[in-house]
Amino acid sequence: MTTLSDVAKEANVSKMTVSRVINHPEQVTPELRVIVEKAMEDLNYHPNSIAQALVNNRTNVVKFVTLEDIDTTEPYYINLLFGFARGLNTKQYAMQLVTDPSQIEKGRADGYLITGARNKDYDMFDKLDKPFVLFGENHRGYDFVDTDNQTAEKMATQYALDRLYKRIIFIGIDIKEPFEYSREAGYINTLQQHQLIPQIYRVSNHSHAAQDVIHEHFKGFKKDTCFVCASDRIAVGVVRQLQAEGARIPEDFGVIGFDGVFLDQVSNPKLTTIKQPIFKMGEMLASMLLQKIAQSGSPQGEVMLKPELIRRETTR
Amino acid sequence: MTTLSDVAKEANVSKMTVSRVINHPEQVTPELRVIVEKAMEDLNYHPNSIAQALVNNRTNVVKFVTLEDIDTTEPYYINLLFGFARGLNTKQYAMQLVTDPSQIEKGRADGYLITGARNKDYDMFDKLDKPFVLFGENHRGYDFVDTDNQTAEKMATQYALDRLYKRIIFIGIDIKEPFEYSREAGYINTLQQHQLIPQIYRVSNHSHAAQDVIHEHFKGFKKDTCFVCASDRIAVGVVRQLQAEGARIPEDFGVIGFDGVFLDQVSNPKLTTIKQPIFKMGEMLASMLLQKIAQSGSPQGEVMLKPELIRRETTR
DNA sequence: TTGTAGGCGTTATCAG
DNA sequence: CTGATAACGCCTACAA
Repeated sequence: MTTLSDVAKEANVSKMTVSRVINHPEQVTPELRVIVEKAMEDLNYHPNSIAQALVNNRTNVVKFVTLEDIDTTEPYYINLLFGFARGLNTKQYAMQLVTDPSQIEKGRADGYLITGARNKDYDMFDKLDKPFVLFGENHRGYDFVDTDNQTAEKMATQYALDRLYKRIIFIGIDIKEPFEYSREAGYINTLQQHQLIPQIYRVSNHSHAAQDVIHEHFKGFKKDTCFVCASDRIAVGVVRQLQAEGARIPEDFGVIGFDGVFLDQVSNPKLTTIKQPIFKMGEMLASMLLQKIAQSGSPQGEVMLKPELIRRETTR
Repeated sequence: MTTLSDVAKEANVSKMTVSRVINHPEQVTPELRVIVEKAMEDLNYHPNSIAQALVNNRTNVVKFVTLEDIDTTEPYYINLLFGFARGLNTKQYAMQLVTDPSQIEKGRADGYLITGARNKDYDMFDKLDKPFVLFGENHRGYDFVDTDNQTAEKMATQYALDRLYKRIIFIGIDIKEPFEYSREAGYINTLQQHQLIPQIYRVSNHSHAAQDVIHEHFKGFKKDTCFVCASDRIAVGVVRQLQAEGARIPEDFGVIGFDGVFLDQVSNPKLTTIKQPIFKMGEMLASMLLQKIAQSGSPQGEVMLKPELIRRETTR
């Protein structure tokens, strides 16, 4: 591996000049800069991030903390992870995956990405001594990235109306968290604009729970109803039970999911769904976190990315 | 952060003695060792892995390389990743995720875990200058961890016979890779033991491809047939088309999947499947790779983990 | 068995 | 604007 010294020799300057060309190029005369850059090029020099980390008291490692149980969660974490990784790679950062909250501050890291945070988890955050960002909206002032949940369900609801479904029913997740409130708000607002009355069922985020609800209330559902669901899991359950009841999809009943990762592709018929730009969210989170680290913890704000409605086979 | 020096002062010894207590405890007298250990304890000392990395010319980072397209792959990678991460955490290692093969040697790492390798990829491996291990069986002498694919399909086939299905048909993946050959071999061997004639269809690893094959040949399938499938995706397609043809599962037709991650849980009826210990494989891969790094590249051999047959609703 | 000196590759600081 | 020096925290080699 070529080092700073090698480049310095090659360019006939001191190590410091080379270092400056890398970190503070404006402090070096253009002529010298060109020479040094050529030397770096010729020797294929890349700074040793470990040595940099040592002097800067950095680790070049961040932790990816998952507070949710990954087994029961949608497989979209893989996309978030790879997006996050892509973002980290630009700065030669690496990550450690942590599922046990007590392990967060164990070992060394420059910062944390925290996913799956619920209300009960927030107390812990203020005690963290390193910068962190959240995946998932919150209203406590913590930096985060999320889908624009409200707009997403507005899109879904409006689309259902455009397709001339007369009644729109929301099947939500029975959890008191901001993302769920936002999704419901998007649905409610859109209905109100059209002077329609919201009708909401809330179930645990499993397909069979959704099946149960459809089974129980099926007689009350009239034709031309569209179910706007807060997750693909729920949507899959709704579709399945509607089929079991002999209902025709999408002619008489529509179903719209939420997530757009994997499940929508293997279901039959294929789900119309709200697709979140998860990979991109991962990338955003990485750049946000790295920036926050570089700026010694300064706030990065909130980022809400626009989702996309994927039209497939469960809406007419 | 407390350093080696702090501990040394506290214990009234030199830094080296402390260092030795950590790395070569046998070279230190028991009495001193106790004193130093107490000092480390009192000061809550943890070695700075970055400084260690610098002197040892290590990075404490390994790369997780995915040569497969993660979008089209089973969501089991998430479990592999978390298992791998668990294994790395024991040694304070971090990882970088890489999907672009040309990026493998970019930046720094002490070694690589390579997944999704196909025949065409092997040429590249010999050029790698860092230790690596593979996820997925191969017969070229590279260290790997995988499910025992052959035993797995033996179990599946034998189980189908035990459940008194008279004909067992294998629906494989149309790919010329060791894992597929091993799965087929497990099936074929078991049939031959019972003097039955193997019948194999091969399709691309998508549910609709499996659907097509079932649709096309359905008339040729008699009652009491069990389909042993090389993946859950295929199994899901088989189930779906059998249902579409009006066949009764599991009474007249059985279906057994392979993978046991996620898909089997959301399908309806729930899949009987071969569950791979993926998390554990991830952990194994990590310890194997770390050991290989520690032993400067010495071979670690092949590890085939026993899978488990999960009996659910698609077999009688 | 224990300690001293030096160096890993980089950067901040201060002098020129 | 550029360079010499020291320091980050640890470990190897050698000396006592």
